[in-house]
Amino acid sequence: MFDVFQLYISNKLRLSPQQFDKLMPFLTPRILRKGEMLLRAGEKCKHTVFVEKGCLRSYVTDEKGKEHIIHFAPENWWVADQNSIINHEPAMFNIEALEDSEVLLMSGDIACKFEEVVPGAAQMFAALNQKSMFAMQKRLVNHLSATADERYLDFIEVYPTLALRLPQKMIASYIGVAPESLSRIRGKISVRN
Amino acid sequence: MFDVFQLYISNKLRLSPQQFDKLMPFLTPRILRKGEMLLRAGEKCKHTVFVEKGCLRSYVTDEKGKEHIIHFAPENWWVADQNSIINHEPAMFNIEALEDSEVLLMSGDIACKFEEVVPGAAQMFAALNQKSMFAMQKRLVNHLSATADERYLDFIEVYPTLALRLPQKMIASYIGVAPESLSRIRGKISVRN
DNA sequence: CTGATTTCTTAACATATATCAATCCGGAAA
DNA sequence: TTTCCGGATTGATATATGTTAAGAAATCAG
Repeated sequence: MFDVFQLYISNKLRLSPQQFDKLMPFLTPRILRKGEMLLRAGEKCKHTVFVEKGCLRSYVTDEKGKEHIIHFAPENWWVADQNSIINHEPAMFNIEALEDSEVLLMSGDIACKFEEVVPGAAQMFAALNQKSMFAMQKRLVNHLSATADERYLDFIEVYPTLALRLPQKMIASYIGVAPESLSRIRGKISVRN
Repeated sequence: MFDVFQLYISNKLRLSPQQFDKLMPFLTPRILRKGEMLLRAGEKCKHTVFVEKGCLRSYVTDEKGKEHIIHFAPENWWVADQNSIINHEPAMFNIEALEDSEVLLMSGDIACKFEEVVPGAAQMFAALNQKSMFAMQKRLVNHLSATADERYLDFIEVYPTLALRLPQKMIASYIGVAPESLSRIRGKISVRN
């Protein structure tokens, strides 16, 4: 059940199986059906989620009722509304399973909890945040500077596997265009080849 | 010379003047003239910068030659290309003084350095990153969901003082519209009042 | 103060993308 | 199989914003 996570975290932190066992108490496995919601905006986010199998998305719904995808979280990704967890504020995001999925739930400030059991864990989480920040910056720049075509090509270059397994409308929502526009973009591109 | 920073950091970390003195060796003051560059994309970013006076911006230049502002850094803000510092990669950003400014430069991984002298410092930097991440997420959502008008109104609401002191073209670059468009938007808004 | 840059405004026009609407397609359920 | 339904495509049209260009206003240097 924890195979994927054990492999992931043991690599990152160079843990022995014995050390990994000490983390087990923090982990609650959960199975999600496609379409199931793990968090709704406005609720308090209680868990940091690690995805072992399947794929989730976090997204917001704006005042006009449109959904905008913040992250996709396939295998080996983390997803949560960190601000909600840390500052005990209502969540800004929704989190939903896009496929039947298997996840691990961890409560509270896991960077601290892990650190107590495995020194160096806090630093790993800091590095993760750092990477995530960098990715976010690049995404913002991408939005500020690239056309819809370019954003789509970028997406399939950066996430080739996701591009195949996700519905197009999800990708459209991620790159910030209407599904109809993405369809046209794809048409244009395939003609060129 | 270090007044502003001392006030800032002593509050955040609850430092005595004696403890603050231990941080002094890490600080290099520097005066910047308006227009002066502190970092160019492609170089290695060597310093984390704290702004005591004035205002800087970090920005990227895209392939089409357009500039896109990532952050404004007025008094009491930090600015750097963190990815470049931590991973020793070439910087993605440029950093430039928008006004005559006074800054403090700090080399290397200051979260670690500070932590050695003042326990709890690393956590403060982690919290800063966290906040910065949250702000970035909101900005991305803003871009995905709001029109140019709304983004401008948002900006003057969130940064009322910056809105007054910065040239409009800088604000236009930050919210991601052409300067001409921002001018029109402002016209439209002022007619309404 | 004066001339020279730079920034801001305004207008006409171009373009990318959204919106609305009508199929079309493919897989899930009966 | 047949039915049904969400997703994808395609076309016609609307709209926001960019682009280009010119002049007005403000700022800066000598």
